[in-house]
Amino acid sequence: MLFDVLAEPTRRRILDLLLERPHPVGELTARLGLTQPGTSKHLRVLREAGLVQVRIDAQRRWYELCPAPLAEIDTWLTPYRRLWAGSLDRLEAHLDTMEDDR
Amino acid sequence: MLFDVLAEPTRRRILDLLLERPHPVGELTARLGLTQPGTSKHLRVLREAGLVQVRIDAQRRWYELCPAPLAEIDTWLTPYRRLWAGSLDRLEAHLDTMEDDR
DNA sequence: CTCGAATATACCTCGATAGGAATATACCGG
DNA sequence: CCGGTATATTCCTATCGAGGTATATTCGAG
Repeated sequence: MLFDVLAEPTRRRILDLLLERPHPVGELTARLGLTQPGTSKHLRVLREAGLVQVRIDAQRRWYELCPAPLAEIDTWLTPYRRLWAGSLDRLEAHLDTMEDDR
Repeated sequence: MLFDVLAEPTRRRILDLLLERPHPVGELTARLGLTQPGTSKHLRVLREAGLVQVRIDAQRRWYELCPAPLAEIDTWLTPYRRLWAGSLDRLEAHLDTMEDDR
């Protein structure tokens, strides 16, 4: 389940790094302070969840973000969103941000 | 971390049940098909995460939803939301729903 | 074809946690 | 005060997953 994938702090850090730009495994390993196999294993989980995609370039693997599955989380939040205080304001702020981007 | 709390399927089911209306522990136990201690344990985790609140009525404990902490998830999603395909439409659909409620 | 670089996989260990059974606690009715 | 009901806590066990080390794989350079 997607929530399990995101429950891991290191994996969220990886997503955050990929938010910036695609990274090869070595760079992720360095920035995370993990061992290389550790990084690869998290990347595998993220890949299987459809949250990242690989672009092969010789021996280098460029990992890039695939945010689409996160929509599932957003959907799950929907019935709760209308309940929490100030939700309307926050949601409108979101939409305003998006409108600006057009 | 909040994601860990939500990673547990049973806990998400509890939240779903509480979305409907507050429940005493016994009812939750019955509807979940768990043992009573099992239910109590999950409720404790949810309580410590601030996701539920208890209203004591004699020996009965009515658990009710506190959706506020879920805003944290929503905040985390924000930078990703603008990336996934169709996000604008979905977000607008959300907002339309909310507008209808006013 | 060989060497080295970049990444993936296999295997092991350890800590966290869900689940159950037994027990403790709190509170009402009588 | 006593018995029973509703819930919480404790203890135990089995499972899962993160992290590490060692090893396999793949590919380019020369």
